[in-house]
Amino acid sequence: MADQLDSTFAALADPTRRAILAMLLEDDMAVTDVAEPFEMSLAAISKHLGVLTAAGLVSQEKRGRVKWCKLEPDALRGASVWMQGFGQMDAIDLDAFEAFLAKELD
Amino acid sequence: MADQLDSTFAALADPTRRAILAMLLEDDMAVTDVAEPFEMSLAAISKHLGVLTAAGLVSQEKRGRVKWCKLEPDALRGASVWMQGFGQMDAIDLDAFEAFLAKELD
DNA sequence: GTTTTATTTGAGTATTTTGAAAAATACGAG
DNA sequence: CTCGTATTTTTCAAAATACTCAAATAAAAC
Repeated sequence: MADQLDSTFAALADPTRRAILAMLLEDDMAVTDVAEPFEMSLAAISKHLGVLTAAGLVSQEKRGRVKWCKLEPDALRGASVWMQGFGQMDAIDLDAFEAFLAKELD
Repeated sequence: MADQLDSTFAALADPTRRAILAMLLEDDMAVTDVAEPFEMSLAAISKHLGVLTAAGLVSQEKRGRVKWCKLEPDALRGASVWMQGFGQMDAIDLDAFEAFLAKELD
């Protein structure tokens, strides 16, 4: 659980990766096409996609020699909910939220 | 803006720092009291608080020789709005939040 | 088969982050 | 002023990150 939030937030903490997610919002894309607008090498983008995939934010499916990358927006839900809890503390069950946060540490 | 999101997400990508935020949800606290429940050294916690403060998630006010740490939940707004671009979350979705808590607590 | 296209992997390097430990600073109390 | 408490800073080492380039793999195309 802690790992899930760790890897999600860490994946989002990089502008290249956020830009990739924004691109994938439009459409599924091949790795080469994802890399095209960036200055960076293809290998570097491939690694960024690996980080996003490890966090569950992107899934990759190989068809032929092309690997298609697909946004998995549901993976943002845990992190988004975690954050929104802070903005809404007066409106929710504080004890349950803190129990959750405490448990997350183990 | 990119910098702001970078530092916010990076700050959240650490379970110790998320636990600190959760503690500050209860009340403002002195650095020493923040550090108390952790195994880590006080200096390490002071640095974590520095990361959170640099990201704007916490503010620190020195009164006498004690520095009080205060949660700044509004600082999460930028990141929260960014996530909303992905459509996985309504602006306010307490039902999802509670469902998430229920699911993660068992 | 050989070549081309798509993508990953590994080696090497530079930078950043994390934490401990000890020294330094800041300030109230006696 | 001196002492003890609160907190930060510095120094140092280990681990993680983010690249590049070159080599390796995989599968289509010729």
